[in-house]
Amino acid sequence: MDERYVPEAVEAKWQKKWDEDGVFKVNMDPGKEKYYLLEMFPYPSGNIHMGHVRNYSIGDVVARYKKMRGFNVLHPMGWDAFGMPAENAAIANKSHPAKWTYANIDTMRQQLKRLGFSYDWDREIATCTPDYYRWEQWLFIKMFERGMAYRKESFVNWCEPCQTVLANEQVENDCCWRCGNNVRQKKLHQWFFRITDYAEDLLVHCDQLPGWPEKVTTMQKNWIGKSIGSEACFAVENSDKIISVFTTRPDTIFGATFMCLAPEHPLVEELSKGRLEEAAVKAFVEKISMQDRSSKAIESYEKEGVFLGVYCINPLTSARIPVYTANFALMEYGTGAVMSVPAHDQRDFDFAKKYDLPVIVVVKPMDSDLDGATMTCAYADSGVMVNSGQFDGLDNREAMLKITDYLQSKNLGRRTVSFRLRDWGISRQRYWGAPIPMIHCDSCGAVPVKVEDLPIVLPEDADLLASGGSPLNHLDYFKRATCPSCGNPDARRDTDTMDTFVESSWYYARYCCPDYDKGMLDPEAVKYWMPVDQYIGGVEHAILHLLYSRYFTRVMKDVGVLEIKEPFKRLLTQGMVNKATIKCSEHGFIFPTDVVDTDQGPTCGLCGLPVEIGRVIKMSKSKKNVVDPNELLDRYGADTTRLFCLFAAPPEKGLDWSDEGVDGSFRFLSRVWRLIKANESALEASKPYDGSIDSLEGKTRELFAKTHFTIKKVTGDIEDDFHFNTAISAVMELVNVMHTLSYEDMDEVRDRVFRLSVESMVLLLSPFVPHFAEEVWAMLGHTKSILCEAWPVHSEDALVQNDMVIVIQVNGKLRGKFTIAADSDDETIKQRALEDELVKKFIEDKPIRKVIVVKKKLVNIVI
RNA sequence: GCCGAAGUGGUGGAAUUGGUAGACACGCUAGACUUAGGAUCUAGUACCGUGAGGUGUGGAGGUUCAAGUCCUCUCUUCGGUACCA
Repeated sequence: MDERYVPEAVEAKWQKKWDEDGVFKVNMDPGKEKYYLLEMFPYPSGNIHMGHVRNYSIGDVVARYKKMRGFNVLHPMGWDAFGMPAENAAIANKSHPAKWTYANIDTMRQQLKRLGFSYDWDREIATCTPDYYRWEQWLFIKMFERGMAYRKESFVNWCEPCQTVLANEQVENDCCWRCGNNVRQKKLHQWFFRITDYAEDLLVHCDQLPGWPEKVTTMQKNWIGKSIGSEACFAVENSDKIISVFTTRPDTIFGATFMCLAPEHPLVEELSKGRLEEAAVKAFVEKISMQDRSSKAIESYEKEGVFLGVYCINPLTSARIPVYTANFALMEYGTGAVMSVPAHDQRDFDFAKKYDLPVIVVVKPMDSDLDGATMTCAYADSGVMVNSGQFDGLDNREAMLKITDYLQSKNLGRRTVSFRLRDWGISRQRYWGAPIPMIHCDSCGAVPVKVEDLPIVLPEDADLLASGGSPLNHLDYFKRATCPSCGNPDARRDTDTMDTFVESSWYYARYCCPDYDKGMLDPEAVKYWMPVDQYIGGVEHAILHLLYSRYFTRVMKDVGVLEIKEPFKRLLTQGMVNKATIKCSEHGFIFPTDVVDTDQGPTCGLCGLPVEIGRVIKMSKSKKNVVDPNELLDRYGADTTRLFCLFAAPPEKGLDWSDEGVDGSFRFLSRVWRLIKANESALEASKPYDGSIDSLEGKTRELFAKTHFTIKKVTGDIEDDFHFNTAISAVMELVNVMHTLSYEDMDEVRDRVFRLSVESMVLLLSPFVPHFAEEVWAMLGHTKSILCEAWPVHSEDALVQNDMVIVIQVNGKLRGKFTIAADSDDETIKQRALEDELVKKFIEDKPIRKVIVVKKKLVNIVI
């Protein structure tokens, strides 16, 4: 056998063996405790990138570790296969999205297999197969029947020249990314899921997910955004119309000096009609409809609006206040109307200054006065009520309740709750998605397809470039349908497809029973396997995907196919893998390796132009900065690649990718390899030491203690917070100790302790570098796969220390240290510290004010 | 804008959660050795200073015997922002 470590042969050999022995296949086993480990499935974009390698390496460590701990581990993999990039690629390559997608899946599956992950490939799912999405269509019908899915009008980004709907990502500075023309908002009938019905439940349970990172539940809570407040009615002057507003500050209604309606608010057109202002209002609404409608864009525009020409009446002061339409009022939040109180809201204040509207103070600080005319910013804190009639003098928080009660008694308002969360719009005017199983009939309205007619299979021959919205809309044979309710032969099939987030909202449950054909989920299988014990994926999914999945689990429970309502018991959010790039005016983002240092500073290696300092950006296909792991795999093999990914940083941290240091991981494995090769005969001849630490001394004792310490450290790092980087460095330290020992003459006891250390070390390493570990395990004479071995257990006795090192500080600064028996009392330690020569030098003749002794750590002398 | 994070040597990171800042690696420097390899081994490596010593965890304050860790303010970067997945 080769004396050097050559990964290629080793890895191929073990992958083949695992495959032949079917070691990763799992079945329900009621006698065994289950562990469901899931990593977020990838979108088949073409190639695995380092983000995937990192994510799946993390998961594989946990899966293999849990298996060694005796759990029945479910560890599946699949493909989030519907989506926009497939359509874009198909258009660019004049190909078909399915062809592109399946080819990518094949490539990526090969790459994952090459990395040696412990997946049960028999459970592989691709969401674009009718066997998968038929159950999604089935669920849609159940949801429709229960009123959980409904249709309403809402807006999409529309590019007139391209005659197509654009995703937010495809809109750049209000313009189409292809043709550059201005995008406008177009109103369409679309399907929505009533996620807001579950807002309260989703919110409450955020506090009952102890296995989730707090930052994620915090983000979800803020996203759901529950506000307790009041609804108040403002009558429109000379009209029977009422403008209803939601406010969290009913205490400030006396200070409301104008009203703002969202540009889409139905009253905007109605109230301005036939007035002098009509044209200006129309122009404003038109202008807004040409802007990006994403909330990030809306919030970044400068606040502006126009007067509608009408006034409404403040229900408390009876004052006439002007009605505006403004770009910061959102139709989706509250009632789409904002009562503006410039004295106590900064946004309203800015708007009032811009349009010269009055500022009336109604809440003032305890100890000072405010003047609306001279204020420079809004006062949003609590205080005492003023200018508020009978409520003057009250604490404003008390006034909130009293004013709401007063409005309610006059029938002008009520207490209410508002959520920031909006219903989930799932209609997409795209081809590559699951068809919505609905039929539109002139006499019956929207009617679901009969369940026995499912799946509604996505036709293969749609024209992706056909103008006018959904590609399926142009397929006459697909579109034509008979009404399932009345038999009308002229009904029309819904030609939109579902948001791809729908597929990823329930795939985790389907892995329990991927081939089940009697229903969406096999009740027995989901009862055994669900919930997912550990879910692992990128932080970028902290809100949407994870919230939708929590929602869908509740829906599946209410529909009766699941018994639980939280899908993921523990969650690990992995930091993103980014790539530092450098911007060249000619070549866009380039890699640092393409930069050449010259006397004039850094220049682009491709064109010689000077380049901007590097910036870290998210890896994405569109930015062409994806790091391809193939090169690493060719050069170092799977184990080194995996080891380095895990060693480079703790999983939750973002990682700015750099290959620097991969050599170190390879060298470490080679070092372990050599260690075993160099001591082959000693290892062969001995059994692992099974005695206690008491009969050991010197270096042997040290190694024994270090081994047990390492077992404890690695186990803790995996169990507690997945800090694999420190787990690996602990094993490296152990190997360093073994190396110094292995150069010495060995006796029988040493050989046995050495063998114990080597075996423990290989077992600890096996989840990280499984091929390497299998090979070494076999070299040590074992015939069973290392996966079937038990995880090592440390002994506390081995960790007891006789001595301890105490640090001496003078005024908090390190001045010396000494070693003393571990059972010394505080007084002994203190005296020993004060006698220290170095310390005496620092104390000189200054009086000692205080001496602090910290158990087993340090003495601080304050002078 | 809003919500959530993160800032520690030349680099990735560590620090028993308020108690020795820089573990483990990468890189670099010097040396040794050899069957010249993807070598390996030994020593050194935060900064300033010849030295005693001093300074150091994005920045500015504060609490404490003691702060990378706690508090206040601030800067920068990253993620999400509902049709990218």
